[in-house]
Amino acid sequence: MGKVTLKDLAKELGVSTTLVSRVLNAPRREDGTPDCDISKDTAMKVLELAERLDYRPSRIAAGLRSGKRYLLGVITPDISNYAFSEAGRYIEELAHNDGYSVMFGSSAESPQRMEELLDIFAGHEVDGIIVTPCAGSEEILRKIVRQNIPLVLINRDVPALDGVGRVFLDNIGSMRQVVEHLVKGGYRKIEMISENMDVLSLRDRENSYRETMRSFGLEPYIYMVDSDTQEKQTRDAVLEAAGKGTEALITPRIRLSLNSLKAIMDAGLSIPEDMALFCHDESPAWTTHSPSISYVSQCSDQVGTQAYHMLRRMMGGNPGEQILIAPKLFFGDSTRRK
Amino acid sequence: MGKVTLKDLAKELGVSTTLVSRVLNAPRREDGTPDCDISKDTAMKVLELAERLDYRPSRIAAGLRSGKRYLLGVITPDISNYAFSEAGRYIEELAHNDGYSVMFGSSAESPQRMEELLDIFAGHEVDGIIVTPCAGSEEILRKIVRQNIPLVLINRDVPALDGVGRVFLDNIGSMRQVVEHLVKGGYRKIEMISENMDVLSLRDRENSYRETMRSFGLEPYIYMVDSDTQEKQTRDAVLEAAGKGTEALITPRIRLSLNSLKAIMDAGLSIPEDMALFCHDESPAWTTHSPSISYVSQCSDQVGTQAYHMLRRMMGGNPGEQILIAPKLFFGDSTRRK
DNA sequence: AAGTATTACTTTAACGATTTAGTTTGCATT
DNA sequence: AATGCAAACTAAATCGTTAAAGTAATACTT
Repeated sequence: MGKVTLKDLAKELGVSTTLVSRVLNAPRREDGTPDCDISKDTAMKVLELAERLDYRPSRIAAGLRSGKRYLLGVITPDISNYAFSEAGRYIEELAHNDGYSVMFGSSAESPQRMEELLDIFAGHEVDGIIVTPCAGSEEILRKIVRQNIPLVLINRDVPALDGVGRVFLDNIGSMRQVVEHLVKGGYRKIEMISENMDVLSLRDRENSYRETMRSFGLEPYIYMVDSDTQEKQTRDAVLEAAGKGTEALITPRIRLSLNSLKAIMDAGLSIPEDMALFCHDESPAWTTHSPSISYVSQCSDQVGTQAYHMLRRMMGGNPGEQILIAPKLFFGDSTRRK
Repeated sequence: MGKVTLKDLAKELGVSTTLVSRVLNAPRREDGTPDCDISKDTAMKVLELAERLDYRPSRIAAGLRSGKRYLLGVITPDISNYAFSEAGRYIEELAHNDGYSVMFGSSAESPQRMEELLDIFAGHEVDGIIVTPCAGSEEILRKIVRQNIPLVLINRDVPALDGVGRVFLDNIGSMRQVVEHLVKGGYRKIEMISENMDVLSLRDRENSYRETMRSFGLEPYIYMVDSDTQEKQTRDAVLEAAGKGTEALITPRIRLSLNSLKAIMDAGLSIPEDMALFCHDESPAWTTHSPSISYVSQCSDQVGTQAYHMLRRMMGGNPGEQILIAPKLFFGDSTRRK
């Protein structure tokens, strides 16, 4: 029993495939009958047969002919990262409600893999793509733009790229608020553990930390750890900071945050007495932890929602814009006033 | 500047589209030249032009003609749930390496939404589907099986469904081990907070808890909470349990686990002295928590990997089988020996 | 030298829908 | 009775590719 096609329906009813297609694609009137150039009688017969035979139009064939794909692509470094999967969830939900399907891919921070994914998505002729770029992906993304595929960047910027939409968290604002909160809370020796990763949002957070510290007349200090040996280096950095009498630690990325917290706990340091901790990025661990951990939410729901709407606007011919999402800070007990 | 097609290449070179298609689809020899029925000279010219014009075959057209889609569908209740997104990540990675793309969809526990997603995926003529079924989706899934689309269920079973593959955690074994661990640790008054949700894996965990308790001559007790008012009811259950002198609490699902932990902390109870806690399902919160939380890992990596391989076998014509993943338990300080 | 293989192509027909441009029929109009 | 027009349909082209079958030219056999 092969797939049921339009032709099968048409033959069975003794009508043309055109008629069947017309009926099935017609908008429905209030009474449920299709609003088209076909008699109600015939139209209802078509609908009934289609239902009875479980007919499903081939989107592939329909898409080829009509040029309409109803397909979007989403690429993130790692879908299992909460911030990305949450944004993905919102995108998928909105897309579904508009009749679009979503293909997902993980770049695993590899530009080569990203290129493969983009090639495949473009090959599927997706109507638009939402990407969290990884380091080294500029040229690859430019190719997508050249092919006039609407493209929205989320979470991370690639500044030299024209003709794309952008939705980011205001990383400069968020880090400024973090430092301000700590300083107001009486902390002075505030340090950061960051990661050697070629990603602009991280640089923004570092620079904002540095500038805000200096604006208070305080000296910034950043430990840099390598992505591949992060866990051990983070541990070392925490111990070094503790030895130096650092009062508060800021971690600008989820993995750094989780690893730092673990290192602090393992070292037997108490939070916030021995060391205060302000984390960037969301985790279910923060609020259940005791003491609760102060953190900056990435507002992935808003990022996803705004990115989707911007993509749809771009698919409608509008130019890409940039949207900055206002950060939401959660002040927990890990940065209680000194 | 429209899309570049095979015809464009063919016209430019003065050859037939067939020739171009042959060259581009031919497997490459060691020296990089295409291994086909075409002279090296012509073949290289084709490759160069394709490269120069950024030619990308339309997968839609190719798929329509060849019947090969290289497309899989994955449906889970919620991609932003860690267990699902991690399984998704493994599936996507393996699929990508085999040249398949993955469409994701969230059912949000709604059978209607699931039906829409399955209709769309089937309309895209995906080569296979991996699903975490939601309550009430039996008939919908049966339709997919009837259409001979290879289908693998993960995480949750729908027992009356024939001809599908299955990959689940051994929920009966995991809960038995949890109870055994608690009993060996000296706990006697062990209770469970579970959820009124029509899902078999949850029933399995409950029954296994009950049976294992009875096998030790202990009386099981389960608080049932409703999915929509879970947070408040969980809080009430925790307080009631504390009032009754319950020594240990088991939570068989991630949201129940997180909410229970929060309720316990908020109530100012100390773990495990006032109440021990053993959680089912993984969370980054567990290991960073102090004390660390005992939990059952869902082994999403294995679920994803095995499901993918089973789907591929089924796509190759093999019948579906059932695989039970051996649970991995992490014994933390939240269930320290009494 | 005739027949057979081999190489390097081309032609044509799909795949399953949509779309454009008709065609046929019946009915009202003048 | 001829004309116009709306209603209800159909034929054929097309989207971009692949697959099956065929052809022409050259090279190899015996």
